[in-house]
Amino acid sequence: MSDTVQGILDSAERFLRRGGYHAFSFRQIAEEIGIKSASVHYHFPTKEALGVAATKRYEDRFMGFLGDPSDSARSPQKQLEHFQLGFLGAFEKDGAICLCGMLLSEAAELPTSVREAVRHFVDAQLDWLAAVVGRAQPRSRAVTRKAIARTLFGAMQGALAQSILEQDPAAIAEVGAQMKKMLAG
Amino acid sequence: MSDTVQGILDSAERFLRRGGYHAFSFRQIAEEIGIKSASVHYHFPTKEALGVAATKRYEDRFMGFLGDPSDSARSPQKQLEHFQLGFLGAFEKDGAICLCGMLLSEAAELPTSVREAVRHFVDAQLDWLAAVVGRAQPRSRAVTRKAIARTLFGAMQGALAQSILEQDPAAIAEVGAQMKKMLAG
DNA sequence: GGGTGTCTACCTATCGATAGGTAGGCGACA
DNA sequence: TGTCGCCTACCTATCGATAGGTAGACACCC
Repeated sequence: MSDTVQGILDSAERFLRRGGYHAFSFRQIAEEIGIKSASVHYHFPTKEALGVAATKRYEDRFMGFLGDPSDSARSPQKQLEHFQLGFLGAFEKDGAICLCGMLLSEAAELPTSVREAVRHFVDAQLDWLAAVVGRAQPRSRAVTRKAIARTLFGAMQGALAQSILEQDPAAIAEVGAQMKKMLAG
Repeated sequence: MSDTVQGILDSAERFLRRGGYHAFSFRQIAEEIGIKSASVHYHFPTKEALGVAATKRYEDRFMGFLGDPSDSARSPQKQLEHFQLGFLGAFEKDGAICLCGMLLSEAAELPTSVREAVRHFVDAQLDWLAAVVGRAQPRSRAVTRKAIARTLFGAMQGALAQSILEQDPAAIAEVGAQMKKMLAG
């Protein structure tokens, strides 16, 4: 992948995470990386294609960061701390919410292929969380694990959004502590 | 408040809740209610003003629906069920997420006055939830109540968004059950 | 009661800016 | 000699916003 393509995706990701799908344009991206908007179209024919590519790359990176939920070298509690750390990093490093949370909100007005990419991302995150819950509560039923995973997912996405709004990472830590209690059951 | 103004606010609210602030336009609203976009500007001089008005009206209605969190006629558990019912109604009646959750995601790219309205709405919801938590866990500290309130808030906003994405209200009920456990402490 | 002025709630027409997208050319490199 | 990567130049559609005008209701004074 060329530097230009990487730059386009980096820029698109920033805009997507700040204002969502309807708040970014080819011209803004082009300006930011010093090329013309027609050249962005050369690499990504449509906005929809760029949206899908940015979402997939973000998912790959984020799920790669999370790692294997069944890794026996890390306790479920450590896994959840690691999850929380990812969101803390989003606040401190990028000052923006998670791309998954942003596009999930907008899902109803997203082009079909982008919405499908978001659905895939949400499912991946829920599966990861459910696996961690399964390790912490081995006697729980699958439906309960999924319910807890949904709760943890929303709680942390919401905490990041609150932190951004308040310009203060406190919400992430506070909610993180509550999530730990949930994991314990 | 005239029928036209109500119609504009109704329409704006629908668009805001489906696609966010950057996905609605004066022309779309005007078309929907059968007037011209210039006439929408007559009632709301700027998009920012319309955004603030729609947010405030939604907050008034939603907080009015929630009612007094300290009402001794309803147990904290009932209060939380009522909270959940509001989100279930959003799914079933409107098929859209909560305006508060949508604009919270977009907060970084919102005009200042709209962002302030969103902040006010989030605070009101957190205060309401913290009051309910305080009744269920009277020995808890204020900071813990707020932490639980933040978690409940994000969990339910996230559950509604997941329900919309999956076109299935199951997530709301599942997360609602987990929230009840949290309230019990 | 008739005329005058003012207000409301809309209209048509237009502004400059920006959106996503396309056609075709130009230079570098294989 | 192609192909790749980017350019200029342009398209149509739409954005938020404004100017200027109009029909009708209402209040006031002579």
